[in-house]
Amino acid sequence: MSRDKILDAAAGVFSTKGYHRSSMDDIAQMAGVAKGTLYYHFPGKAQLFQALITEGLRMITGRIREEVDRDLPLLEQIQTVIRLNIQLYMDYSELAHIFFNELSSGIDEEVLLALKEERSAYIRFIAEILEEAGLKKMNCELAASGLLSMMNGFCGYHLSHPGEVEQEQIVQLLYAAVTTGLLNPRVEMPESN
Amino acid sequence: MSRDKILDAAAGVFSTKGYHRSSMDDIAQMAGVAKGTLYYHFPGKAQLFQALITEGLRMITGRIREEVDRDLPLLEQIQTVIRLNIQLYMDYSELAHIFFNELSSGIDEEVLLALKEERSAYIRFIAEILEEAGLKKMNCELAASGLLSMMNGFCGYHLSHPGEVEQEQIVQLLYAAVTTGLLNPRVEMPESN
Amino acid sequence: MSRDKILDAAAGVFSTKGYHRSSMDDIAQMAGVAKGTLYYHFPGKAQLFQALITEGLRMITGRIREEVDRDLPLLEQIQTVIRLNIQLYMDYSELAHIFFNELSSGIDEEVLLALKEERSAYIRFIAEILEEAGLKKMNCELAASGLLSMMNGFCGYHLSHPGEVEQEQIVQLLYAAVTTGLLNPRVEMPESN
Amino acid sequence: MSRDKILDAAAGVFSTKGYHRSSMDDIAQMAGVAKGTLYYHFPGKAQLFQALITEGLRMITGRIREEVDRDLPLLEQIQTVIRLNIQLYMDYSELAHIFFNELSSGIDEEVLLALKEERSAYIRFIAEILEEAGLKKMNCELAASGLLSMMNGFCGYHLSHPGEVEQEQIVQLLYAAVTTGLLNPRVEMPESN
DNA sequence: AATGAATGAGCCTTCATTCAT
DNA sequence: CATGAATGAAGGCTCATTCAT
Repeated sequence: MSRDKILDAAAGVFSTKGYHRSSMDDIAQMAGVAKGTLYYHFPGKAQLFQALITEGLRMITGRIREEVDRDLPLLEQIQTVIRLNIQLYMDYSELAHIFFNELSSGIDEEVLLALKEERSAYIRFIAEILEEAGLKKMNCELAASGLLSMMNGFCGYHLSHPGEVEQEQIVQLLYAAVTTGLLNPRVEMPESN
Repeated sequence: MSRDKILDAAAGVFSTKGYHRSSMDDIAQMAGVAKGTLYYHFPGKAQLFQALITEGLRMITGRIREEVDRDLPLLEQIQTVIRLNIQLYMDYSELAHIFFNELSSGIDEEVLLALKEERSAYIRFIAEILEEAGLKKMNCELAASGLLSMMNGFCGYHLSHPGEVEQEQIVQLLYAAVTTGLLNPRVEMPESN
Repeated sequence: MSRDKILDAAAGVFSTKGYHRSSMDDIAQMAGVAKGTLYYHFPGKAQLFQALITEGLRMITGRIREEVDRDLPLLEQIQTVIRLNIQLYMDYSELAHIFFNELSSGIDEEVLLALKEERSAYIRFIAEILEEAGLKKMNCELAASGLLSMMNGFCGYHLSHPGEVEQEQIVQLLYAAVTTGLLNPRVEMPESN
Repeated sequence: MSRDKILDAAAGVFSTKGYHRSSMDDIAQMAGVAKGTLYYHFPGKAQLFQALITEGLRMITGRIREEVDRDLPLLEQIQTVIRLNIQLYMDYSELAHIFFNELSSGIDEEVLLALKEERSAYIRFIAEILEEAGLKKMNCELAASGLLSMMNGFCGYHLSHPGEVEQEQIVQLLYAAVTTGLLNPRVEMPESN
């Protein structure tokens, strides 16, 4: 009960202020619990953040897996993964931003490593899908890493230039980066669902 | 005199510890000056960081501009830009990491905006080159943004998986993302210099 | 049932960590009961500690009384008391250390007074034995207080310099302090049992 | 300037409340400086305490050494050391109490070790004087350790039973413990200065 | 131009204790 | 009898910044 309230509050606060600007006071207040309660449920700030990411990621990978398991044609599958990733990024944009960009400075070293491993696992997860989809001959993890970063860049641009591009454009451009090159995005896309 | 010592020290400290973990004490000590001296030359930590980035960026854009102005064929120009960017990223990897990823959390709001604008300017700078190179019909800034992010991702992967991929592979893969799609990196590349 | 488990656990935890470093969580966990249970049996941390000391002391004074009641010659009686005290100190050294040294800092004032009274009672108990043994003309409580402190010092030294002195040496030195002076420990001792 | 104000304040606060009950806030307020100032001059609470003890001890050993160097007859020298020790204990009784009794629980491990070493050094210092005074055949450190502990006990008793014994009595009793045994304190003392 | 002592708001964390069940 | 989730006061510490010199 409290635990969930705290995680919800933490999501909001971390999203709004970023990891460092967020204080345990903020989160406790937002959650409507005493500060001590945070420490009853989580060993510390870093671990609270970690729990948030881990549990969020579990949900996200679950949803992506679902789509992928529907056994679509390869290219379509890739496109689906891209579209879903972008959708989820937009839904949790601030948290996603932290997850992709801010895993570095002042976070507890141990937790930081775990979180980076989590990110690596996510990259491998995407890499596997790419692999199944036909990128046999290359370093799929490297490709996935680049792909997710590019998504991160696109979405960041999208968010900081509101109204300039549509989400669907981003999907297509990302798809183009995989299939035809950014220079040649004119190919017909597989039907979007 | 002092100012340069400080900037050098700041580069080292920020590179090693990231923005937040770096303290003004650290920098002053590393520079061999008193802490007050930092505030004589810079209004605050954020502005010191900003100066570091700004002056570094001026140097970097200068070097890229030089290459570009040699009037190479378009595709070759793109490849040159990519190769140069990656080279510079690797040379100043920690600072580059901060510049691309960490511009968010606890930095002074005003400076943060300026820094983001600086990043935007850099993106526009790359976008212009892409534009000259033939991407007439699309949102070149968006593309440049994605391209730089992907570079950031590749380089990050490269740095955290030492020995697994070579720098040149990254150049080619990035080039492929622009020209043929990550799925089809087998095309002959223009001669590398 | 629970109460005993708690006291046992408390003895272990307090012994190992000292009063302040020991937390109620530690004790509850070690005892295998919930934290609330501690407060069911004892009003608070201080009182739990007090119970531990009080009950331990009852046992100890009992054992000493037994020996003393065997009606030995006076000097022999003193020696017996010394030997027994040292033996008990060594058996419960950490608790003894707390009892003799640490009764001060952050313990609940009321309990602290009770505990100090308990210590005074113990000193009086020893003083009485000294008195029966012949120290008619002097302040026996003062002497007992010094004697126990010296024992505390010897035992502390013994424990922190393992292998350097034997327990029996301590007994003899303490006996000398009472009978002949530390400078002249060469007198024949009464037979040890 | 500030440093001295802090040390003075710390002496007062630690003396009154003991190590654990004393907070850095207390000390800062008492010293009339901001809390941060404490941390400018000392790395932390433990080290502030350590500085206090160390510098106090230096003064004390200096004063004792002075007396001892006056080359008195052996027994008189011992008595002088005893009298001086007791005088100093009384002058700084709370600090002395902490130094002799409370070096254990929640103090920073590293500092604790240093402080214990400091105490050991003081014991050795006293031991050397005993040695020069004729205790050739025995473990002088052990004896010194016991002697100081007994002094601690006497003084503690003296302080908690005001008016019951005079300071000079304590000196004589302690002297007796060294020379004739507690049981026989009736010997004529060397002239007190 | 440079210094460095002093500041103080802000932060994370600990832990004895309470209380509804 | 026993539980364990929740509390909140208290404490140690960090660090960017200021200012008199």
